[in-house]
Amino acid sequence: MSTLTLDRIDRKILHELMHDATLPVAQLAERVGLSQTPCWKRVQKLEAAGIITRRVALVDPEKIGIGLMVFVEIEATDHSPEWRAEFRRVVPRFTEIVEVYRMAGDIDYLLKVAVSDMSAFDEFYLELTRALPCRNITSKFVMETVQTTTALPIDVATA
Amino acid sequence: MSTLTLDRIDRKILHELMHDATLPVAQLAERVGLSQTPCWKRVQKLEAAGIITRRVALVDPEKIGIGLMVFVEIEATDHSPEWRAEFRRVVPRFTEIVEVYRMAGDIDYLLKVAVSDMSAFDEFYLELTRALPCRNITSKFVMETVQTTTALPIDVATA
DNA sequence: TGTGAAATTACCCAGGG
DNA sequence: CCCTGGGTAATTTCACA
Repeated sequence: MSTLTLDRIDRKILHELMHDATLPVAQLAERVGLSQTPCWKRVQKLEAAGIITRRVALVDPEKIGIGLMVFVEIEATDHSPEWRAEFRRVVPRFTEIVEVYRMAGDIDYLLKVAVSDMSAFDEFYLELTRALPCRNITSKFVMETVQTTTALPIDVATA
Repeated sequence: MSTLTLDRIDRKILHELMHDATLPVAQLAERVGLSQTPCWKRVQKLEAAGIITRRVALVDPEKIGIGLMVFVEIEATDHSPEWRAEFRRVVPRFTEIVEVYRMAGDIDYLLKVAVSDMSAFDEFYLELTRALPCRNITSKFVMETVQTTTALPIDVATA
């Protein structure tokens, strides 16, 4: 799949765009030490290669009524492909589930769930456990979001 | 401050922009049933009100060498303000830490950590535990990211 | 809100180092 | 693979009705 070697300039571009995608190409070019055209071409390439997957607006959860975030740890009843398939069938039905990870260790799946409040979570919880048989479910409630970023760490220092 | 009541159109705008911020105002306007200018003004207002916090590019972790995601659960040595202050002082020093939550229950803090591989994580782990005294730290390793979205659930159906 | 026009910006050609 | 410089189309931005 083409060259996956990102040089320092590519990493700088990603670093900038992961923090602020409104940056005009002209300014981006200046920051990474390039002129417009080659900079723009690199951005196109990064998008075509699927390295930049999308550009999105981030929204303050509280301001749109998302008052509660919960991490839900799930243990499967058994470790069969059937259970996993069922799990994957059920998950998309819940818009509250924003992230899903298959884990190593005791916990089989970890969900990040965004709801308005505790009663909404309870409703979600009851529906989920009705739709999906689990050996065990543990909910861990977020009291405060101390930090959150979509910008992944990327080394812009070394060549 | 100001009006925090988002009507159906505002919620539709947010819904669209949380999924794709490249959408031109003209098309966005069409989708939410408005003409350009009022739609644009609403977007401006949503930004001014801090509801839209930023616009960013999302990047495929694997393609930039982030091969391992880990959730790190931390129990404080004690529950003093001093420990929390120290915690907050230490966290920003680690670029690998992308999310930090203060939790209810046994776990005091939950971190989401992005690193290249297990040896990088081990290095991070050793440094973190050296910088921060903890009663207990438990690392839970992500095997597979099943789903991940930055788009929060928002009701676009009801008025 | 809507219409229209100006300022920015994205996009995409050349030719040359 | 970089730069300069141009040109067009698209978009944002902001007059004003």
